[in-house]
Amino acid sequence: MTSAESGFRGIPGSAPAGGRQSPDEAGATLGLAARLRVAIPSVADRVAAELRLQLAEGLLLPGARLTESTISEELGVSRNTVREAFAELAAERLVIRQPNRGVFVASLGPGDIHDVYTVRRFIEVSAIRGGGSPERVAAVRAAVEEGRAAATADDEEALGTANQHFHGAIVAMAESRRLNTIMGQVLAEMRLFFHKATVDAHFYRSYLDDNEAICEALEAGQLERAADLLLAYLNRSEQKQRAVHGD
Amino acid sequence: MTSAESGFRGIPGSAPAGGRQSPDEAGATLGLAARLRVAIPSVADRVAAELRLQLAEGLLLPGARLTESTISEELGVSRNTVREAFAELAAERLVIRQPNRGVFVASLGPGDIHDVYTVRRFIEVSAIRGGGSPERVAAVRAAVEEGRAAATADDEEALGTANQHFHGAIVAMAESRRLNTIMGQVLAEMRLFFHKATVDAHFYRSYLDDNEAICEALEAGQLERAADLLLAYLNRSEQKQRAVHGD
DNA sequence: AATCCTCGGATTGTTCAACAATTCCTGGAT
DNA sequence: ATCCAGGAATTGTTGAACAATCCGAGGATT
Repeated sequence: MTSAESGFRGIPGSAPAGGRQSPDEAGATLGLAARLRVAIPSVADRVAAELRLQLAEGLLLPGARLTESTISEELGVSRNTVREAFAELAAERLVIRQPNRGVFVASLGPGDIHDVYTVRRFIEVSAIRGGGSPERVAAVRAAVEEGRAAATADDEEALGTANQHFHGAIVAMAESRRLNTIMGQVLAEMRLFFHKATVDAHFYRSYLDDNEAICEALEAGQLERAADLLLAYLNRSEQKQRAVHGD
Repeated sequence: MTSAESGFRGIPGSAPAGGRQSPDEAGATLGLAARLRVAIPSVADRVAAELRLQLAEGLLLPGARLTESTISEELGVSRNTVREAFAELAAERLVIRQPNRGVFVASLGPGDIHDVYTVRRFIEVSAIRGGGSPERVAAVRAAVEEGRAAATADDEEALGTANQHFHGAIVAMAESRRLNTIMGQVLAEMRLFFHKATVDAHFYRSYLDDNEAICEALEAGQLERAADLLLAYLNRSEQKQRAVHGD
């Protein structure tokens, strides 16, 4: 039980996961063909994916310590490999490395909350102002409906992810790989930290109408109005979060 | 000469460098004091810093291959450590990791150019619209003057960095740690790839007046006008870059 | 009693050496 | 010219070792 067999509970072979998904597109200058392979993720990547998962599930709470040797044994991989995974997660701000002390699940201070929302305001509002193709707008609509369904099903967890999908879909309208990954990281950071806020049953639920209104404005081509609504939404959301947490 | 002594040419002890500079602010939940240490960067961090430097200087051209063993020997560090440094750089997109093939200096395809400028449009324009404290505005002005000085001194290299400082200062107005690092990464990415464009002596020079105009509008409190100017600037800049490079 | 010091134990940082897996190149054989 | 070995080179991963650092527990000092 100490070694390999038990490792990697959830990971189903596939999982190109979150991290780096494009070992491509630069091959023009050198290599030539073949880059169309399935790209099997390295062990370090899979470890990172597993930890990301546990982080998202709330199994690892902010401030918790991640010991190299423990994870190394639990997942049946080398300590060195765990170390590489940590580097990945640290780059995504999901984890913080304190030299000679260890890595800890990231936790946001009051300043960070404002910071995160600043990033969201900049990116999301700009994105919605630029509008998007019909398919992208449809994706936003789909996220709204997804939230509705989760609400009637009383599934708070699904409600949270639907909300994330909504905001992800808004940014996706910009058709920018970089913006998408940035937004993805910010959302992951938030989900990680605001997990305990999910306890409040009506927390996300109150956002359903906002999302609906924003989506309608978007579909009607009233981009400025949609932008205003979104901005107000983000400001209100920030206030709520700051009320719930420290500050 | 094969081992340690020759390693780390430029690095002067200090160098908190670019990577992670905040092993802090999360300690609230657990530890307590002491976090005010100088935070000596790990070897991996210093290796990453050194490579970042070589990248910025244009010593390593896009598409070039970075062999683990070579760098390991050149800098007198373990292969494993080099590996960790690579992870850092890969997270910053300065380098691309191709599984089982190696890491290569990143190079931007035509799509990436548009992508990078999209990010810049989103962030920089939003930032300028929000304005900033007098000190921040003064920093923007300082960057403009820095560019002027570099122009009269005929120092193309300094002209480029001054331009980066200008745009960095604009984003800095938002007072957001995350936006600053994002912008820093994007600028690093650009500098890396557009290095050869520096050859064109009048490339950056033509931007001096633009920067001046933007700065004036900013100082006059005409934020919308400043935003419009900046947007036009970015669009023009993108066109130029796409003209110079592939597409 | 409170503070300071020292000493272990535990964990991280880093190196080294090995081996499997993969890619790339070269040299025939067809 | 194409295709198919086979071998060199490089990456991916492991395991073990050691120095450096941090942390907590006693003990000594005032």
